[in-house]
Amino acid sequence: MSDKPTTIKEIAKLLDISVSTVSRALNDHSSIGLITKMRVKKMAKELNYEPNQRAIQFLQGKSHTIGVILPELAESFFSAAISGIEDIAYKRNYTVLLAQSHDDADREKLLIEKMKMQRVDGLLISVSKTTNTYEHLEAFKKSNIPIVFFDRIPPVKNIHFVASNLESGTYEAVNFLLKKGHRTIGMINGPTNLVASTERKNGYIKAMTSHRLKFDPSLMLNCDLTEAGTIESMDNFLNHKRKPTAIVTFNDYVALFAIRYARSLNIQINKDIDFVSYANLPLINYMDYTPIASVEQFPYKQGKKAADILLDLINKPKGDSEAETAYYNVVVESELIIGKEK
Amino acid sequence: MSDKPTTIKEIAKLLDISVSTVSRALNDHSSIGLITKMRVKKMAKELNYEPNQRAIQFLQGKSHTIGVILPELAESFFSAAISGIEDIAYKRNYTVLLAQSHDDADREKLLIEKMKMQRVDGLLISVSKTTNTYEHLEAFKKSNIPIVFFDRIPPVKNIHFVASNLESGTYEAVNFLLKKGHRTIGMINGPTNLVASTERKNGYIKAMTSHRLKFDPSLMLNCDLTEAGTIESMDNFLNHKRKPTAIVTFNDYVALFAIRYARSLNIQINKDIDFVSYANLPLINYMDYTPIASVEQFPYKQGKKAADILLDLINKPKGDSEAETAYYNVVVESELIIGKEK
DNA sequence: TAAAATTACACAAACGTTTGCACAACAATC
DNA sequence: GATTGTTGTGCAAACGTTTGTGTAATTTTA
Repeated sequence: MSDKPTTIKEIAKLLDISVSTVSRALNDHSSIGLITKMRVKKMAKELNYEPNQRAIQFLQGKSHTIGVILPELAESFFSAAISGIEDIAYKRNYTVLLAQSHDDADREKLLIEKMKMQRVDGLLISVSKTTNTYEHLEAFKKSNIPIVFFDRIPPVKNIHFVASNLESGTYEAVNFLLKKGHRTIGMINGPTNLVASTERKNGYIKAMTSHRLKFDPSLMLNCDLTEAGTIESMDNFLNHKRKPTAIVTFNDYVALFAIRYARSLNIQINKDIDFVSYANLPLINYMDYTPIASVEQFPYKQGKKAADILLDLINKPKGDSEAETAYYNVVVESELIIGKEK
Repeated sequence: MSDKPTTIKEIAKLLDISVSTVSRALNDHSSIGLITKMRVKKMAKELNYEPNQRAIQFLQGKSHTIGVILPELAESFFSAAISGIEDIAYKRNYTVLLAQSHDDADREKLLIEKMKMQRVDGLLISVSKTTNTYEHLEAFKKSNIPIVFFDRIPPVKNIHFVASNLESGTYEAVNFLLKKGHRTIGMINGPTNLVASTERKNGYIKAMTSHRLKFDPSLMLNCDLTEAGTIESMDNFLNHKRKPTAIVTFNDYVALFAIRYARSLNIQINKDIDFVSYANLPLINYMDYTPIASVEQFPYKQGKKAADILLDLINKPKGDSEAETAYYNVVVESELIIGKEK
């Protein structure tokens, strides 16, 4: 008896009325008599009736589901983001279909196909690092399923996206250091091919020039973000003719490598050299030697925003030619968080 | 033209054959002639035909989807777990429907309802901290949808679950300290109402008695896991008549609070006092003053295991009365990871 | 050469639900 | 007392796909 779920048909048969009446009764349709409604609802409760969403979704051609493809769920940036995405989806009564690409372009391509076959109502994606062709994304757009890009934005025209602006965060960070009196500020930046590196660089330069200081390229090093690379950069700075009194690092890992190495050389952290980093990891707030400030990217907030946009796109009245040609390009400003000094 | 997805019907009409022939041709059914197959496949490719999975799932009464309900996606333990779950689901060609309860029993209940209505083929859940009634879980079992519990196991009979055994990990940890020569080992444990606290306690006692040492209850403190609580525990230990030479802490946060406090008192970490903790957070490997060893719970591995079990349950041949009454109670052994000394 | 077997396709039902339309019964209006 | 309006219900189609069964046309077998 607890085998197959109850259907509307069974209720109809038991009450000797038609399925359409049952359906309307359950949906409180105005054309159904009060007595019938009561009878139907009572029977439905007795049989533990639960509408088969798959059937409804199929019938209506809407899955009420959004697909989410992220590179790596275990990465704290993305796990915070998916948390925000799920919260919005839940609130707006949508369901989340989740998958990870592991930064593998082929797997990503497959997942996108799969999402299309699953008939998701919309797609939210942070593209993999290795993705370098974009036809499948273009093809997806033709399917008329809205797609919102998130954090990692492909170089494609006419797309919706949400990303953080690291330029402003970096600007603030460097500005903060300048106000503290620093004049020689080093930056351990990422590889030149990352957009993120360029944004940081621009923020740095902007802050310097706004203080009428000229940009010294030898104080901005491109690092491969490994521990060895970080140590190399640090050595470079420490032997520099203009030894930096403050250093901005690409991310928390680099900051940790740099700080650890500096401490091994008996350099006083945030005394001999001030450190500023980007807040990628939650634990940094708990550690002994941390940067004096960090740039927060609000992944949770970004996730929420991206999901909200996607759901707006899904539910926008169509034929709205104005909205049809407009693209959401939302930039979530990053923000400098100044840690409590210890 | 790029509006609605292509259907099998359109292909049939265009080629002037029946839908059943098209369906069978696409599925390489033996009763379809080679020429027809070719014609159908060519046309399908031209029209970018993609089977409507929702329709198929509905027809077959299988969603090929598993529901996953976790307390908090942003928590690293769970985000590592969901990563493992998704990897297995992907490999076995299932889809993951994700939701988080935020440790809210009511939301959890709603989500379970929703998953049932979505007709997931199976459910994987780590119950919320606030869940204290279990009728909805019992009710779910009656729906004949397999359910596997994960990490946080409700006190219900006859269920499948995967959890880590912290007893063995703690045993190893204490054993490790004993072998290093420690005889006075303190433990900052969690609140007594947590199963996790009991497991740790048992492991501790087991290790002590196996070395013919008697258990001194005053060396095991129950802490509320806050920084203040940790400091209180530390004060207790430092003023103890038997001052511990080694301390095991409930989790990484407690370890960090304890280590930070100890350092503020000029205690040499892992020299005056050895610390051992549990590996909840990825960053711990990067820090300067970390425990000399930690107990790893392998959340990624646990997630994989749980998903594998769930999919086995879903796909097990039914009528198998033997398998029907057997319950998976899988314990993933935790393991002591000894850090590189610095 | 007639019967049997094979090949290649079409027809129609089914899955669970919603919804436009038809229609009966009854009440209200003129 | 015929007409219109209202209320409550049933019929049937539709969504896209799979699959059991029926059946021509063709080939093989005896």
